[in-house]
Amino acid sequence: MSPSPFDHLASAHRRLADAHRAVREKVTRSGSSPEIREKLVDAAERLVAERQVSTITTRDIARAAGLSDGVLYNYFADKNDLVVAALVRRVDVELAAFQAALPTSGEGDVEEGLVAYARAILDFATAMMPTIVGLMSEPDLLHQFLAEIHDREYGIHREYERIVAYLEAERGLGRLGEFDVEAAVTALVGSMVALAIGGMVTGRDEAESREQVRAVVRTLLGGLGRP
Amino acid sequence: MSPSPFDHLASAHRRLADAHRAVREKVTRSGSSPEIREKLVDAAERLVAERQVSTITTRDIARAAGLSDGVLYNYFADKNDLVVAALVRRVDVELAAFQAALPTSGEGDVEEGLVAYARAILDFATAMMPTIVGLMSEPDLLHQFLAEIHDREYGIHREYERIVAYLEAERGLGRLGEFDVEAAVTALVGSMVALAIGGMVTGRDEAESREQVRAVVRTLLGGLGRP
Amino acid sequence: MSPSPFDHLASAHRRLADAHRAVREKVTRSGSSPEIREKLVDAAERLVAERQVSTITTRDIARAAGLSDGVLYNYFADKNDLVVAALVRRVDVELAAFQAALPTSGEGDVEEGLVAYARAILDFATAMMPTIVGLMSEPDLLHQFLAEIHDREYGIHREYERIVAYLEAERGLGRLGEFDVEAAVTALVGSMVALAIGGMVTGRDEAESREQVRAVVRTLLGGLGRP
Amino acid sequence: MSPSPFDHLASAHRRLADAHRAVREKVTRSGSSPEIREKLVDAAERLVAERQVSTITTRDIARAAGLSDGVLYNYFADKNDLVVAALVRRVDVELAAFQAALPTSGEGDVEEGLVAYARAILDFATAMMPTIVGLMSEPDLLHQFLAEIHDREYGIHREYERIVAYLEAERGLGRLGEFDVEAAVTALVGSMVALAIGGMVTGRDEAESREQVRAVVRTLLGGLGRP
DNA sequence: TATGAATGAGTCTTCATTCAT
DNA sequence: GATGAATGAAGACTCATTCAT
Repeated sequence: MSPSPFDHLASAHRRLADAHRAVREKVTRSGSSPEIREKLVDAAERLVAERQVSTITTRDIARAAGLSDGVLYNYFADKNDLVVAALVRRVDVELAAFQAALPTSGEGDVEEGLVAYARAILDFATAMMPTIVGLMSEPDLLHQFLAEIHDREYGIHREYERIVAYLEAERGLGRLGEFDVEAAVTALVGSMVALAIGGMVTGRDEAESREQVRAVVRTLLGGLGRP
Repeated sequence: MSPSPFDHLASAHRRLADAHRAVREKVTRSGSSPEIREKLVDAAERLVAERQVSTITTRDIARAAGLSDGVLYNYFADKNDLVVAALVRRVDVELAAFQAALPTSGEGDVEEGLVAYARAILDFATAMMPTIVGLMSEPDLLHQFLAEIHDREYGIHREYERIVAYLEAERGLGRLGEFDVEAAVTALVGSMVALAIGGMVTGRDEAESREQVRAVVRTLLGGLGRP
Repeated sequence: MSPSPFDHLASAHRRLADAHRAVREKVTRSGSSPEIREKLVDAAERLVAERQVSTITTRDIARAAGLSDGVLYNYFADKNDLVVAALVRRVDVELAAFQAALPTSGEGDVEEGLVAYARAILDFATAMMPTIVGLMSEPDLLHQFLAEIHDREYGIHREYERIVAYLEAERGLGRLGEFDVEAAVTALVGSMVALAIGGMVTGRDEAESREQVRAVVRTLLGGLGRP
Repeated sequence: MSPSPFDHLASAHRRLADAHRAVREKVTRSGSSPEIREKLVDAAERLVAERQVSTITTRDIARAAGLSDGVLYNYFADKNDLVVAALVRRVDVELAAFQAALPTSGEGDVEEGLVAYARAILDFATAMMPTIVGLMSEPDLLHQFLAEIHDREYGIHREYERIVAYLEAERGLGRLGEFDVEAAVTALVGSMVALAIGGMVTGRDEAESREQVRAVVRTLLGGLGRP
């Protein structure tokens, strides 16, 4: 199986992660009401989904959660810690939706299967785009978030592996030709990211996007070279 | 020729652009020492290249330029105006490097040509990634930046059109097969964006990236389907 | 009864008043400690009474209140909102003193009654002079202040109406002759304003002022024309 | 002849005046081009007539004068010094207009003469109101201005004396009865100030103001008491 | 342990004044 | 002597964090 390009992150962010975890655990333990923690993360997740992270204040979160301004410090080391928890949850939710939308290899037309995959990737990328983008302008937050993602079992890895597995399965069934699987995943995911970015910037409607997905999948299947 | 996906932006940002320009010109005129203006843009460009826009303060820029706190307001309407100027310059420089790195269609091996194109795109995307990403989380800045980009003759359009033209020319020469050009550009650019993001996140070294570029290009040329 | 010359203000400032109130109420609610709010208004009132509004900084108010720089924003929408509250309180206090100092029509000598009225007006004008003057040079503040005054039941109207009512009552009792009541109020109030301004500018002592009040009242009663 | 209520100012502001004059003269001498000085005062006067003093910047004045930002420091000690010169000139101009508008005692109807005087006072007060008010919010400027007014031969004194002289002359001609001249001037000027303030605040039109002037004059002539 | 008010460092922006050319 | 760009102090306002109740 191909190695995930995200593996290298571990070494890069491990130290930061350790430091954060130390503080977090010390603090997290002190908050004893899981309900309150939940309310806070819920509220933050809602806000993170609709606004830029940088525009969200601790007061906004407290108001949205129907709690007082100071509670969050009984459950989280600081604002970033709470926001990261919200972001992680967002990824979880979207990732679950992604996994649920995937077809099984060998079923139906190959092109249809790939289009289904591509659309799931596009939907995931589109859903996460505002969050990701908002996240990237906050270096501290980004570090903490990446570290957190790596600590957890699941994560982006799964998405990557699912696609790899699908392509390999289809190839194994003789429904696809010979190709570099890792490069193919890069092309497939990259194309969808490009469409998501383009859609975000130009405000392209969904119908148009769907057509473009099919066009890209056909192009990837057929290749650019002479037959 | 395929329409650029960025065309829709013009209408969306034209009005904002006009408003901004009105203010900017009124102010820009007051500062008449090109050296100072240059120092400010240089400093801002440097900072924008290495940090997220949101973390850069007016004081940071002044310090980096070796100037006093208030100067920037003699040359720019406000902080955003200066930052946009720095961003535009960054795009100019990187775009020029991109254009310079491109091969001519019909020369050498088709694969080599495409690899050269892909590498140029990857280099451009890699260089611009932190800037673009930092920009996207600042809606006001993004608007102003896009408006500015659209005012100028060149811009991202050129990059897009160059690639389209290259592919069509190679196809016209019979060195490529039949395919949807727009979809192909999406796949090519998207793949490079994915590599750039992956490289940024994982800290992948350049040699490895170059290999991956070739692998992706080969995959795009050959396609995933059965021969 | 003669219409107050201030009636026209209502239409002019109503919209502004509404806008301000919307913001104010939203913010005012957040600060729930009456003591702190009181301290802030007290401090601002003190400063407003002794200095020109334009020279008072938010830091000055905070220092005078023995509080930190940012508190005021927990109780007021902005600096103006606090200053207006202080101004309103000043008017309240001075107006109450004015009302308390007034004689009843028909009691005592007519001249004494008018002198008492005139002195009350002079005291009010003298007390408010620095405040009013400081206010007039801040258009925004003036708008907000007038809007606030109009929202409240009492206000300058009352002063005006009290004087009108007094004069009409005395005339009805046959203790005064025939005259244009509105013009008389203008002359009476105007004279006292002139004395207040003169007193402020020259530093005239109170005894002298009192004599001048009587002289003016006698002159107003007797008229300048030939008997 | 009655003493002017402004006489006391001398002692109050003399020291400040001396200090200012010392600096001013030292500097004023260094500027050798009367034309430039004139242009600066002209420009400042224009701005002072239409805006609040506090909103006028040195750059505004320089722009309005078509001169460079720094020149004013070759002709004036500082910004205040220039602004005071402009204010003094404004008073000069308006005072000249006032003097020119006055009737001669003994001519025409007494009421008409007084109405003419009153209107001239009202026009003067109305014209100066924005300037005065803008001035009062700048304590430093006010001190300097008052000191300067006292240094000069003419000034507000003249206005006061002209009115006193007129009333005494008319009384001497037997066209007016017995009354306290100083008190009468206070009442006359005060009434006009009240009308000017009222007009400024309520936006009363000129026709209405003129009617009110006549009503006030008649009231002052006839008096409030029983015949 | 929840509350929510106080804190105060930090941000952008303005503008009177200085001074090298 | 005129120029006009640089200076930098000062002001209003925000918001993560603390802590007394």
